Amino acid sequence: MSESPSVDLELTEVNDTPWLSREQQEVWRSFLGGSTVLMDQLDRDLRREHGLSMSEYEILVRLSEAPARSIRMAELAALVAHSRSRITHTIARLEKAGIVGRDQCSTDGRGVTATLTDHGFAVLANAAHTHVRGVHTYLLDNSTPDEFAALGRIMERISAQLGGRTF
Amino acid sequence: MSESPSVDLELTEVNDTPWLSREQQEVWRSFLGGSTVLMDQLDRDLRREHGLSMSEYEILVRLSEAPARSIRMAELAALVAHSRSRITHTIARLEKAGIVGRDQCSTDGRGVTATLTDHGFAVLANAAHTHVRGVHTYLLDNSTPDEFAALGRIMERISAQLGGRTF
DNA sequence: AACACTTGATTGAAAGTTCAACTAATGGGT
DNA sequence: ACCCATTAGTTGAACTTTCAATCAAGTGTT
Repeated sequence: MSESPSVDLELTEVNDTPWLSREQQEVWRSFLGGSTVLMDQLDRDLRREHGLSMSEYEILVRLSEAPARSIRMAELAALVAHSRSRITHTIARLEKAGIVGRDQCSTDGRGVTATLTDHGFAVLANAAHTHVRGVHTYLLDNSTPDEFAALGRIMERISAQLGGRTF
Repeated sequence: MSESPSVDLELTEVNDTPWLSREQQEVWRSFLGGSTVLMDQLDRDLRREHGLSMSEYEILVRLSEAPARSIRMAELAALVAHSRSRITHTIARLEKAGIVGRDQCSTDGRGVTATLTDHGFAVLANAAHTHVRGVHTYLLDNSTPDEFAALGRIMERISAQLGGRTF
């Protein structure tokens, strides 16, 4: 080790790994930091004003859009990219809060559907204001239309590449 | 409620909240899904091959770049946007694994510095290959240079707007 | 010097997430 | 009809993160 207080891990080519250029690295770090603070801020706003986490909110949005406001557990898990176990626990909490209900699926004896209650819908309708305002002021107001569209294309491709994995 | 199976929460203007257009909503959902699967995949790769989480990895990178490979707890917390408490717990775990050391700060009796050990540096040097490969194949290969630059600008502005908040 | 006030960091409990093991129902294939 | 593999969902323990409380050391005021 001797006299290398900070080996330049990020700029050198080692083995067969193509490293990141300085510019690429800066963008990547901005993404890491920016998406973290963005999601944290949206989460905090939602919690403070409505007692909902960002992931709970996403679940409610999906339920609100589904026919009969109901979705089966596995499908819900896939939609929001959570594990089945996580969905089970989360829905259990939301059920205890009277925000969703649980029903046995009629066509599949194993299936369970989560349903948004009227109360849950009301909670969501309020929370949506906070959320959308946040998306505007934190993301949209920080993007030109072109940049925003580019963001969409990148993320679209990433989802297509990585989206359908199991846990 | 009567006959509204799925009120159009996302397209209508309610109260004084400017809603999202269909296109904006699609981009936002792509971002939500895309950044989730991206971070999950990078995290999974790192765990599988090196037993490190993405946030642990970020901490090690920061330490590796710092003079004497040491950073004080609060500064480290700010750099990676974690709470102090979280940093304390995480560093405790990494210390138990022999990856970082903890030292009393010489200039401030309250201060504690975390230091990357030689072993920790070796772990990081290996993990970096996995991480950088992931950033290439999941993000860079899914972006044109222009799109990637746009991503950087957006995230840069978001960090500037939200970056300096406390917990 | 004594006071309050702020800051740095830790602690332990509560809340949330992951992981592996498990139960139960379905869908073939024979 | 019977197996066997697969799929849906749950469970509980281990782990991680959050939250509020705490302690110790620095700063500033009078």
